[in-house]
Amino acid sequence: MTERISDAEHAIMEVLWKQSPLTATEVADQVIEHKGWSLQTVKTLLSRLAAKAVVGTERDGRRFQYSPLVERDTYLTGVSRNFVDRLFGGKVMPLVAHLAEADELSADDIREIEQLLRELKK
Amino acid sequence: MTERISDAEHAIMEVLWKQSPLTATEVADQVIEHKGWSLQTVKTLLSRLAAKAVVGTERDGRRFQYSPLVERDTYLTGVSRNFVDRLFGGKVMPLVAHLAEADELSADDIREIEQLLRELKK
DNA sequence: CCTCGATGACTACACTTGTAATTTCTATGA
DNA sequence: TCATAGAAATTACAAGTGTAGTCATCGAGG
Repeated sequence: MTERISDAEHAIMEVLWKQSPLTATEVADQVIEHKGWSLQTVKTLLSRLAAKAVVGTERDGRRFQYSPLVERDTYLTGVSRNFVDRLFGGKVMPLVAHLAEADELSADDIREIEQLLRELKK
Repeated sequence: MTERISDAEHAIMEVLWKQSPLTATEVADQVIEHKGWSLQTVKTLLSRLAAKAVVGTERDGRRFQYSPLVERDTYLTGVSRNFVDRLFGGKVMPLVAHLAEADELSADDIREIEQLLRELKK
């Protein structure tokens, strides 16, 4: 049962997964331009993540260094499975079929996926 | 911009997508066993969906007949794209790769997807 | 024709989320 | 040593969600 991470929190996590540990200000620098959030908002999100033990804090003088405690892969696996379960009865095929039919898959995408599947079978 | 449908609301929609129109009680019959909700909860969810114009209502004596106004396919396309965009940078391959690596894909799944992709290229 | 039970409408209420403002603490430089 | 700037902690607050309880109404059966 990985702790639930909201959309806004997820944006913070992406920054920390790319690089860590970081201070709140450093995280804010990375994220504010995309998101248009204030520093306070970033700090709130970091606190909430820390409260859920999804990021860890280490005191460093008068500030904190934040680091992810959950790996990106673990998180992605969880949400992906949840997504596929809820919307496609747990089967990946209908998802791929759906994306394909909705023209969300380019010819390149298809080639890439085929290549990947060939690799998997070995 | 399809209206946002929450998780609980989605469960209601699945029932209506399978069969419609249905009365609130009929929907509840289909969903209560899985979900353990009360009839009132189902009615609330139906009202909220109706308020968002995601389901339509037609008076039938002293009750309503509810029907989806949004197609399942349209909905799935929206949430799928959103999901893939947010978590996998809009690329489906990493999602498939991820599920595969996390052992969420069986050999059968892989064969099925390959078959599907072959079809698509024709 | 009147009552009762089913049904929709309205209300409730705590928790989460997005988005901060305000208050309190603390280390550091004058 | 003491003020102060920059952090953290606390508080805010509206919208959305999960999960109902309660109220009002209307139609069918006695």
